[in-house]
Amino acid sequence: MREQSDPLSAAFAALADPTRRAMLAKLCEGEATVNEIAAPFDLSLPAISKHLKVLEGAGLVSRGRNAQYRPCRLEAGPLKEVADWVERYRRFWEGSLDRLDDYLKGIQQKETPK
Amino acid sequence: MREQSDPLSAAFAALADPTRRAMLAKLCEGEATVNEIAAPFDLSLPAISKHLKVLEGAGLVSRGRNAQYRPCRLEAGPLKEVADWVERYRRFWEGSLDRLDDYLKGIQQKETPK
DNA sequence: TGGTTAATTAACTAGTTGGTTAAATACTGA
DNA sequence: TCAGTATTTAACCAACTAGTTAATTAACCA
Repeated sequence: MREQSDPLSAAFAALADPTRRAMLAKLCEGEATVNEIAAPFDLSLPAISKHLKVLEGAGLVSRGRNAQYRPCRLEAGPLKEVADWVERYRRFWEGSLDRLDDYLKGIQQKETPK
Repeated sequence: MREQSDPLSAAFAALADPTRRAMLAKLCEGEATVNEIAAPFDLSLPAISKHLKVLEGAGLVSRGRNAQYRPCRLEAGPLKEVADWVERYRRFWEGSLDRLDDYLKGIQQKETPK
């Protein structure tokens, strides 16, 4: 049996699908019903429903109840966890930029000696 | 056949596993061989090898060749893409802008029923 | 050369994912 | 109460994932 996944893993897994990322982007505009969310996609409604369930399971979406509608809203908490996690690696992608900067500075100094 | 995944999806998918995230954390210290990477885990070497292949496929790890060793190195490029993607959502976990948006949208729905 | 170490590939398995269609549920509104 | 709309559940399927053990490849060293 598989180990149940921690919140951060669930968030990353939920974000690993472009359909789900597009759904989150749509929810940036505000609450939306399942049909509104489904509209841009060439997918059956049950497929959309499953994607929403994944997002909900990762805590990225919450849902209300309004008549027969189940309005979805963005919940950004897990995104903060993702941002915090990835932030610890910033120096590794900025480091190379720094080295590039140094390199360019060196070139510049050589080419425009004072 | 399934559509081949875009780079951002590949990065998120690779990060959606705590074993692989721990491997990246280890590689922060510098290059490491497969055996060194495998040491902390209660997993067979082929399992580790597969995880590394996933990380490599996502561009998060690159590998060299040194005698019979295949040293692995952290490549943070895709992490920058992840950081850039998630950054667009910062306002949703930092401020109350999202709640204001929803409030306004709710008002609007009530005032303009279908 | 042959033995040892490092790592990957092969073959297999169980469980998960992402999609489908058809049926069911839940609520609205006449 | 009944038709319509919104959404989920059920049942199914193919592909993928994450693990295993056993075999293989590649390089070192004595």
